[in-house]
Amino acid sequence: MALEHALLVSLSERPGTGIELTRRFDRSIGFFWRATHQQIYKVLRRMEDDGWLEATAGDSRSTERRYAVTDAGRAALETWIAMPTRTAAMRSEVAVKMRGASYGDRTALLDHLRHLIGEHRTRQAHFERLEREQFPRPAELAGQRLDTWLVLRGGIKQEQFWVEWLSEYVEAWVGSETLAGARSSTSETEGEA
Amino acid sequence: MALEHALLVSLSERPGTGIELTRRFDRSIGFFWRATHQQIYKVLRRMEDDGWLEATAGDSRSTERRYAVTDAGRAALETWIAMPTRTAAMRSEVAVKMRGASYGDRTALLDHLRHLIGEHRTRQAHFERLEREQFPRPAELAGQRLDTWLVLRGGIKQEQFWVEWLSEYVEAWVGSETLAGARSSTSETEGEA
DNA sequence: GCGGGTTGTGCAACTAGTTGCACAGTGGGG
DNA sequence: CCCCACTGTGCAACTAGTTGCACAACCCGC
Repeated sequence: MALEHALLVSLSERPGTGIELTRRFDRSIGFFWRATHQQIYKVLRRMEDDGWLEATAGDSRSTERRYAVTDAGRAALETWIAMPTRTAAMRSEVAVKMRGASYGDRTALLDHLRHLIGEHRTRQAHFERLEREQFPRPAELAGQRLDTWLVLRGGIKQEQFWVEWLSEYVEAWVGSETLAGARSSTSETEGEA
Repeated sequence: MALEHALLVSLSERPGTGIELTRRFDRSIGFFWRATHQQIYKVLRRMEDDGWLEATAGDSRSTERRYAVTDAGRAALETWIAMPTRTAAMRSEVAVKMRGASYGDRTALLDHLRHLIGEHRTRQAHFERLEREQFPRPAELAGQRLDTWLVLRGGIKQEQFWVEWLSEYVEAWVGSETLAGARSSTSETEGEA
């Protein structure tokens, strides 16, 4: 589980309250690790019990808690970063659907894929805007700032991957009005059988 | 959950036993949906109870069961394929580590990233070989064969994404002996502080 | 002061997946 | 025939994450 480590990274960058962390996970960190507030609060409590975090009173209300990383937490994060990482299993519903489109409504799927392409393009454009605004001079970056930029680059590349792949699929089935059109006609006949 | 749907797709392509499906999920389907045998057997049973699959005796032993999709299963798959798919949350431990490298052993992480790059390159080469062997003439593909090829294309692009991103990260920190070398020297100093 | 809406924190039921382990059927060798 | 190794099926404990809901503190308007 890396949520606790994602929290350690985020709190190492800047101490914060449960709700601030929730917002970070809805936004910037959420590109590479997403978490709900329920889970964040639960894991924060456990990390505090384990001695990785210390909590002080927050500012905005009596129940608010502000967390910071302890020396033990810092050590745990350091250890984890050096550990080998297993390659995560890929699981994509969209891919299952594309593979099984012959057994379903291909037209509906293609429409939906076009919609998803739009979403991925929007997200890519958003990341690219962030990149321009926050990292106008990447060649001058160093330290943790360089890391943050490079991870944002990953976000951009990931969205590009989705746009390319989904577009290739759609174009293969719809594509241009000439060659692909002939293919599309053939395949629809097969689908009916 | 899409395991049941991935199973419907796989069994629609070709009926099979639990162990055959397990092998398919270790190999070709595993690129876009991975599952353990324990999970597969559990879900197969449930799908049979729900009327989506029918089981007959297998060939290799008295306990072996061979599954095929029922009309109800076909209908369920068709419905699911036409449904909108929510964009899955991205969660990458490697990304968390890259973002938090300043708080850990960056040298160890960079070594590990180089290893991962090698793994992704190997997997990409494997997918590309499959592509050449099984789909020597992609322009002539149609129907379900075209889908299978296009999904394999996604596998190749996904590995390319990882190779590119991880390589960009490593090169930014190590890179060429000139410009990036100067940066690398600066950042190590920061890391010690 | 009161009521209503907002907000920070958190409980709990549930799901999907992981991991360790187990049983029994099968085949082959001694 | 017996024993051992392999193999197909499956149980169960556990984990991480999702979703619905809840409580209480806080603020603002009447």
